[in-house]
Amino acid sequence: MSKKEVIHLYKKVIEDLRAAIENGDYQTGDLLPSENELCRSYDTTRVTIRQALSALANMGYITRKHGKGSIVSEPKTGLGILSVSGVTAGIGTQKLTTTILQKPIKQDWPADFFFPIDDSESKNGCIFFSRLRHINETPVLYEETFITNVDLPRFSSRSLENRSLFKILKEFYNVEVTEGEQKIWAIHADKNISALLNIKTSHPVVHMKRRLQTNNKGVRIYSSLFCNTEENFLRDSF
Amino acid sequence: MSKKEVIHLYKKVIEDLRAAIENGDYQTGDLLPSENELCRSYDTTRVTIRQALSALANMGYITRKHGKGSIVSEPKTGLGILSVSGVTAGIGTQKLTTTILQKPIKQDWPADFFFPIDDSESKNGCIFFSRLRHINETPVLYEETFITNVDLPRFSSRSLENRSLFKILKEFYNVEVTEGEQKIWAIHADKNISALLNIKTSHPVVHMKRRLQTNNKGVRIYSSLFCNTEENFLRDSF
DNA sequence: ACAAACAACTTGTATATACAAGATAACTTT
DNA sequence: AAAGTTATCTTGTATATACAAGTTGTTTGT
Repeated sequence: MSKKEVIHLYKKVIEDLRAAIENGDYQTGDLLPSENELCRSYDTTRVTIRQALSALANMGYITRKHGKGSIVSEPKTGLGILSVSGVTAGIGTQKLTTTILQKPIKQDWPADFFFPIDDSESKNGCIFFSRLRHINETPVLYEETFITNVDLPRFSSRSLENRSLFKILKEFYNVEVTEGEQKIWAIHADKNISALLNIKTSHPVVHMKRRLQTNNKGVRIYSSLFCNTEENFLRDSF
Repeated sequence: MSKKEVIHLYKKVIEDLRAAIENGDYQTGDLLPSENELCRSYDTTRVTIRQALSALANMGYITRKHGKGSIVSEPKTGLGILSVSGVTAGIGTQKLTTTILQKPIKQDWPADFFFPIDDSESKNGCIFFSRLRHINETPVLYEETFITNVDLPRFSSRSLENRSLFKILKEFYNVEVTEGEQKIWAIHADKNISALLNIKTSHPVVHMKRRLQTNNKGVRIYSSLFCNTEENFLRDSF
């Protein structure tokens, strides 16, 4: 936009240091420049610098040590959202792919939806889609997702194939998950899930229902998913 | 202790306001006294008051609104630790009881423990105990817990019957969970679990392995648990 | 070579002050 | 009665300064 935006100094300090940490300019365990050094760099006072460093500490980027300095922290592991993970540490060694079974479409909320929907959400309907995830060509997880139809223009026309829903929401809509809840059952796969996951109906699968809130109060993400955990598992960290 | 402890003013402000919120003196949605009012009350400056209010905001007690005030927030729901929950909202309507099958004992870490144990933890052994949880007299969850044997004097002699492990750790040792990870499988109950949970071996149960870190770096809590989710489910919020 | 004391660094706590910007209440005008 | 303006409240951003307390490196004494 052509309008000239002002950025407050303490926010610039936050962004500069955050970018430096995320770009690898500082490694876990490194000391950031001291408060006095940063005062000189930015030609400002300790109060301004300390406000920026306090914010970074609260976001988990650094740890403050009295008399020593600001130490770069281990990156935060996760928010607590369960997702499929490999038997070996991490999924990097395995091939995770996602097929869109149902492309995003706008629809009414299903009757008897598995989480209570409030009136304002109910009015606008939702965006619904479903995905099947494979690990090394083996289907392991089927997920149906319902997102409130608010503040997400042209979402339905975006491709989700092999892409992270959360990354799309972040990149295009500046939407980030802030909190949520998850409910977990172990069930026998029914006929539909058996077919989708290529397993016997007697096979135990994890069934999860999840509700996520975001930094945009209107945008909520609901999922129902079924996961075959014979070779893999669901994992979260917080 | 007889030694006179000094408390810094901004910390006193935090504690006073936190206690007032937790005691119900302020309800969700209420405005706290303005910064200027608090300056007068505590005979101090806005910088000191703002530091306290900033800390309360970061802990989730209040939300700051430019030009309006400090609004008391909805209490934070949870850290993301899965626990057994009822079919109806909350467990309050049902009777949850806990039986200690194995009282806390000190022992070596099991060979091939389900999470990697570092050398310093390994040396000291662990505290092990197991519990069976019932909902309305029905066994629903069996949990084995291993805690690092560090900074927990006389833990083995404490009664865990019908008491929250986390509350005991908080009350007696000032230990609070800060982060963790959980791994989830759906499995058929084996003979041992079938017997404990009073179900058929073909029955699907949730198997979870969890590792929790605390504000005391030495204290970590590992659990392996099995949950029958036919009438209930595991639930977390974060 | 080692221990103690000191100096110089760091972050933590605090006071004082000023202006920017958002929200709300009170007042005035239509 | 409604709309516009103004005043007064609020939090947000920022400068300047001082002392407390923790950490680390240097110097001195044994």
